[in-house]
Amino acid sequence: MTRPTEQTIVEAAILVFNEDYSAPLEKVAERAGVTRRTLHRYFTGREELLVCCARDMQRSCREALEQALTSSTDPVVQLENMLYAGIDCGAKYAFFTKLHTRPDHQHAPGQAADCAEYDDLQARCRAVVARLQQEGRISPHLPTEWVLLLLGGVVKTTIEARATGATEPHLRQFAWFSFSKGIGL
Amino acid sequence: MTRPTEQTIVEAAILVFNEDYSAPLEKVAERAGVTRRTLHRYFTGREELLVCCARDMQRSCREALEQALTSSTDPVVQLENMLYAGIDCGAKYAFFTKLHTRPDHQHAPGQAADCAEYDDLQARCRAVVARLQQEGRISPHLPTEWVLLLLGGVVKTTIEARATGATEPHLRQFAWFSFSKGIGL
DNA sequence: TTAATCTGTCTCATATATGAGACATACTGC
DNA sequence: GCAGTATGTCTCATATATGAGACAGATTAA
Repeated sequence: MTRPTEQTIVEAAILVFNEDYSAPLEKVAERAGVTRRTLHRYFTGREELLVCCARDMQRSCREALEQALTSSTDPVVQLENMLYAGIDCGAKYAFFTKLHTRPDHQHAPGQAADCAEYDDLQARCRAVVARLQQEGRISPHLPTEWVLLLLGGVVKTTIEARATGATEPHLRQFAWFSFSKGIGL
Repeated sequence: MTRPTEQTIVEAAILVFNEDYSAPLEKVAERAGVTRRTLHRYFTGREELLVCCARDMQRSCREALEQALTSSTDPVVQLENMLYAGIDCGAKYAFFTKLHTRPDHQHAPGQAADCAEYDDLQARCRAVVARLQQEGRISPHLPTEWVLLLLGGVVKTTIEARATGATEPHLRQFAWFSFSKGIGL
């Protein structure tokens, strides 16, 4: 076992819960190559596991996005790297955004800070897009919100394509081509 | 009650299961404005309900796509209407494709015909894209598969945008703009 | 009105998911 | 080898989800 079991379980949980939010913990254990009993040694129950997943996703996504945002002062480069960051985070990115846009998503006392950080990241991404619009480098007809949603959509599409077994190196190029053209860049 | 209860339940189930595949039937009943006991009067259990959902989605998506494909002989018009068909079907489209691309999706004896029809629809959509590529009207660098996946991704993005409360008439324009540009049209 | 149907509430039985104790085995570093 | 940790199997208790019967009130059609 190269990675500690705890981390293996969290990553399996992210993959499983992203596909099926109410899936039994048995499936998570199965995917992690672990008994459910072992899973319970590390996590009291579903709730705690979900909190750990959220933390893990948050950390991964934050680091990746942070790097993308500081990679350059050119918003086009920033945007391209934001896309790649999402693709690299894979299911973590997809599930992370899903969690924070759930209709029943409420800010629990302990996680208010996490949500604030999510909102902050979201705002910084929006700023990149807004700047591109102000500079007239992307289509002025599209709302900022649409551009951000499309970014997420292309990321998810890329993840989906990767799952169906597509050639990895080209996928990023397809993704950036479709996204950049799709926002009129 | 304008619609029969059975149909109300099926549509609620599609909305709920699309978001959370293993959600308890209680949630479906709740969303349908019905007691779980009432739900059980119409459907023996989860399995039967899912079969009915599949049938309903299949019918809706088939009709919508059929109309899009026969709307014109120009593949560009066909493609645009395919996009709108997906958007109009909403969650039905999203869940329908999700069901048929699940890793554990097996062709049960009674549903082999349904899957065949799905594959047929898929093939006809692919043919439209392939024709556009042969005629050199869209980017030759993108695989047919990517174009189809992107179509689905833009549909889902549009559904998501609609859910967050965006101006409906413009959404279709954004969707078609981003998709058509995104495939180099 | 009467009969038939639809719908909801109560209740219970069963199935499945979840949580945990006890203990054996395997592997680790010392 | 030995102690400590990680992991697995067995077992059981509890919680939740599911399925169904009995029956009452509402609605509808004749």
